[in-house]
Amino acid sequence: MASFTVENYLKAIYSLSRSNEAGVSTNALADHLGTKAATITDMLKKLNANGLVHYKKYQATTLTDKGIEIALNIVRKHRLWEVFLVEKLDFKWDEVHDMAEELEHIDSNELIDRLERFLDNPKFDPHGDPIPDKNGVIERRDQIQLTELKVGQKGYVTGVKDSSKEFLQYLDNQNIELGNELLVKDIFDYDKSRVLIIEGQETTFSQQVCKNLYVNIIE
Amino acid sequence: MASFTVENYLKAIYSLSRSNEAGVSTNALADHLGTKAATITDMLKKLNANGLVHYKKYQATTLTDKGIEIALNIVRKHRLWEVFLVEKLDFKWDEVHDMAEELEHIDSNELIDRLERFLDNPKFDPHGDPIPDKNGVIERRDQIQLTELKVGQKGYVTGVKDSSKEFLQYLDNQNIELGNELLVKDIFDYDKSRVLIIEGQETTFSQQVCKNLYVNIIE
DNA sequence: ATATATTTTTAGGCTAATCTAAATTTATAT
DNA sequence: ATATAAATTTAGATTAGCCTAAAAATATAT
Repeated sequence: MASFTVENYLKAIYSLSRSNEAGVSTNALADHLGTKAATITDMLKKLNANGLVHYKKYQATTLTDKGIEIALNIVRKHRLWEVFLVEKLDFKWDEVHDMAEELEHIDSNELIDRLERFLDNPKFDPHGDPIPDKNGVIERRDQIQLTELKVGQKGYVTGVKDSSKEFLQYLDNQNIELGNELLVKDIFDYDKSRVLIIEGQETTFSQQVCKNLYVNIIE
Repeated sequence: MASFTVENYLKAIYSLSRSNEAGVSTNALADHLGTKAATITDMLKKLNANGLVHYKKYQATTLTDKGIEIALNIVRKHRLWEVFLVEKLDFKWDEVHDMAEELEHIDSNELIDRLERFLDNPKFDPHGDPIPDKNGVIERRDQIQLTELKVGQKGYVTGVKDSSKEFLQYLDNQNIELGNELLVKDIFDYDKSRVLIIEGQETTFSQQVCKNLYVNIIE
């Protein structure tokens, strides 16, 4: 069984690989995990020896199939526990990350499968991220960043790209939540900020905020 | 914050202290924790230095108030998670121990308080063990071992002294569960085994089994 | 009361995961 | 094309938690 630490490395590599097809750099991992590059190098050698990553000196690292499998199972557990915390224990979406970081390492697939059933087989976590099924299959969703909507187009909010406490609390303050319907009323050339009608309310969001909101277009 | 390991040591000392007022021996701890005596000695010195135990060379060890507080919180978490696993995820009472051993170390009192509320403030876990409240207060219960009932006396099952998988499964096979009413019909002098009427059924239990069942007398 | 057995501690080592500092390799800018 | 900067790796150390083997203290039996 992979240690707590190994699981975190695999999850980090998986997560960083989303935005970087070619693989993950040592420094990026060090940043993400809050450790030093030298530590990462050591661990990558070990993970490589154990068949969990493809690692070659000075080159970007990728997960092996076995590595992906473990990473996806951690992601699955993380997201299901987040649903539990929000749906059953009434935590807010900005409060659950740290607890889920711990809960995701509880070692029982039977437990997580039962939790899934108890939660009525949710497909997405409280931030709109998809929950891999027990075989690691993730439901594809054709969501786009809000910045891709043109003036006059409508959509509804499906998720957040940035799940930081700060961003989530900002959204709370603006009364934005998943499922909200919106219309792009105007885009300012100057700073690319948007005037939006969200659930009937007119609001202005910076480009940065719009980049971090995922939406589905309503035709 | 106490490490995973430290929490387990404190819990072990707490648990062994139940049956041994004077304190806990190094060897008893080593046995209980599956480590070697030398390891225990090292750790006891460290716990002593941190004000969590009273330790003097070659003498029985006891918890300090701070040690007790941490131990009780772990016990509280363990038992609440067990209730969750049985009540909400439909695990059986013999299946939940190992998972609860992991879950008890999740570091959030807010989480555990909410879990408690979600579970409707249970006072006992699936094995009949009392759940400490958030201040570490345990509800007293005047349960006795079944061996203390005399012929003709009635009681109902309130808990088990031995929570091993083996014993719990034995009870399952005999259709015994918490709350069952019973009457002591006869006690054999020879081996101290008992003939009982449990929920209308006549059964014979060895002395060992009876010692490991807690009951409340029905007057 | 003393020899023997048991328990506990000490001494010295190991491993996983981390670090710093220095060396090496790769990338970048003129 | 080469100097400089940035990224990565190596070397050597540290810490927590564990080990074995030997020494020391305590308990037990006659």
